[in-house]
Amino acid sequence: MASIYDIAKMAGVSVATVSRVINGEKYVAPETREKVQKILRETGFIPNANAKSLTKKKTNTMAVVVPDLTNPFFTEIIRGIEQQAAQRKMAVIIANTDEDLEHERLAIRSLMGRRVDALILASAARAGKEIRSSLRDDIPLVLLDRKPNGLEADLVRSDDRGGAEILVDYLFALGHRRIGFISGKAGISTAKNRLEGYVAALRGHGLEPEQELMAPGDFQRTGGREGILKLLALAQPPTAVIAANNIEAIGALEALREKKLDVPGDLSLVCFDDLELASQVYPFLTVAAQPVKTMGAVAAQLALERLAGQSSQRREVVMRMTLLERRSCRRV
Amino acid sequence: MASIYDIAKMAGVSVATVSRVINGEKYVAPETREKVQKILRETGFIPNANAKSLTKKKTNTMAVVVPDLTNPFFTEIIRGIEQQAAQRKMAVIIANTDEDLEHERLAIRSLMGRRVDALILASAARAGKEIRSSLRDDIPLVLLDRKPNGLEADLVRSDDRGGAEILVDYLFALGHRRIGFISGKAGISTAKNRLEGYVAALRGHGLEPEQELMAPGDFQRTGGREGILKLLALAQPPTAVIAANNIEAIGALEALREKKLDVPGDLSLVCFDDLELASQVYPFLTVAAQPVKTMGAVAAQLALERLAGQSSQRREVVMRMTLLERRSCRRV
DNA sequence: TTGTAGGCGTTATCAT
DNA sequence: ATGATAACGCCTACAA
Repeated sequence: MASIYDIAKMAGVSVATVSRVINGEKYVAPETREKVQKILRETGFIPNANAKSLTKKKTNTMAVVVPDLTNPFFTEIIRGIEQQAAQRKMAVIIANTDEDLEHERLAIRSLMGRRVDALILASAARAGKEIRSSLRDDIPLVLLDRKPNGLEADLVRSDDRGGAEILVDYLFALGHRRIGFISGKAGISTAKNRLEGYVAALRGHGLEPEQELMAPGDFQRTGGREGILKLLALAQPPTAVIAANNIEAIGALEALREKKLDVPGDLSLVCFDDLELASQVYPFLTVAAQPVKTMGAVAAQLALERLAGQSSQRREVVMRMTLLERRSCRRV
Repeated sequence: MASIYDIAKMAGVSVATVSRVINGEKYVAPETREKVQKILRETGFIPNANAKSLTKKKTNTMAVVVPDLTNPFFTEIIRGIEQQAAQRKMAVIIANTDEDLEHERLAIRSLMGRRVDALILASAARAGKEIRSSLRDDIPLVLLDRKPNGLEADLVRSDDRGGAEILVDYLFALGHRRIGFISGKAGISTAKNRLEGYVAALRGHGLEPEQELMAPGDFQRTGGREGILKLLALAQPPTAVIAANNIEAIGALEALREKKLDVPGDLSLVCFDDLELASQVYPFLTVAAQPVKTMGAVAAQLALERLAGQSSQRREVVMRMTLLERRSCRRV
């Protein structure tokens, strides 16, 4: 509750001087500086950053909004962002939306109200218009992993189609011909691209994609569970399944275990995105992994560059996926 | 960059009226309200929350500081906090310190500067004095999981000694008599309590605790790796090992795998804290788990109650741990 | 019902 | 080198 006025009074100087001392500016006599710093220390004074941002018109803060904070894919990305930000002495503030559009709107509004300097967003929205009114267009926006339709901004993502191909190719090579796909959240770019990649890859191998082999999903556990059950219920179920992300794969595994079905014994299973910790405990799930930490770092850099006023046009950086072969598939 | 002044001008009213409309106050004529709201919508105006906090002297924000955002233990806790906060329309802002004291100081300072209304802290500090100067003592502080020495504040933690007993009892019942322990970060209360519980439990079974069976750790992967190696190098290595948290257990598993040692074949391994996702992929590690989501919710409630001015004295809520028996141990 | 003006805690511009 | 003082964007008496 103390302000620099209180400090000024105690030190017998003006607020301007206190401000100068706090910000380490020159043009303040050594003795004065000493005197003020002493009081600053004694009182444990912490300047009000909100007031400061009012006059400075910047907050030295960069915000990250992710749809699922329990997904290691996103937490690793965040670490990449934090490292970059720390180098520029910027604070990072993180918000979680639980893959819920309304949550996301609230979070973004809140952050915009706080006047963060930049926003890195992995959106739960399908279209830009769903969130545009919550956004301010005068600060750098970097889209992460997903591109809502019609929202033009810098974008850092992975080559989802390529990743799908990698997975299909792998399964095909193992002899699988009926390959199921549990899709991601409907309307999300990442989900669409992965599905398209899957379809294209099948065709590339002379296989005709079948509608019944593509189950809907939501990038969450429930989707994985329901998806796998749907596929299993088919008259002619697949011998291998691709889940559109790691969390869905976990949901699928749960359901399979409940049905006493073995992976890869009864069914081969792969997915997009690695599970950092889990794969250390038990290197089991074969996945198409993205360079997560790097993605975060790149996203942060794009944001910072725009902040610095460099760069003009929209940029899109696409990362390559890598197949991490483990033990969740078998040859048929 | 627009302010309520701009809106006021466009609407042909005063700033006071605009403010009233924005905050949904009564005493503004329906037509005026309409008129202003129209402009608000058209311009996509988002009020500056920092300016607002200046006069309101509150930010409707609650901060959470955790040492490891990649640890599901903390992310689950965060979800518990978020749910409570959302109910009271409070925003949650999350900061990660990577178990580093200096990071933590910076994070806390930054949050205090932002004048968050309350702070929930899982600290990397051993003693309160290491961070006290970064703290403001006029806002509610709730300690989570760990209690820095000499820092008096509300506390939500688990019964670490009890948890250690559960694990030792379990291993003892399986016939283990040489039980190793990889400790947590030195000086952290949680680490101390778990170690003490281990020692006490051993004694309870008539076993004399041996110094060489207790390896130092850091709650991180490295600690787990080095700890397990140290224990394995003993003239008479343990037949079972307890890791002070989940992440250390993962580090230990990595090292074991590199040495081609099998769990539980060559060694039994258990730890504190569950690995939510991993345990779904492969229910392998036997653990003493805490009711994470609840812990978060309780922490948030304590903070909110204090904010509401209720409650006076310091409170400490201790949660019970539960043994989740899986397949990482064998009978000897 | 609406408007005016002062204050919230900083920084920045001028003086001195 | 230091100090007054006017912003910054909002809220809140108080007046009208």
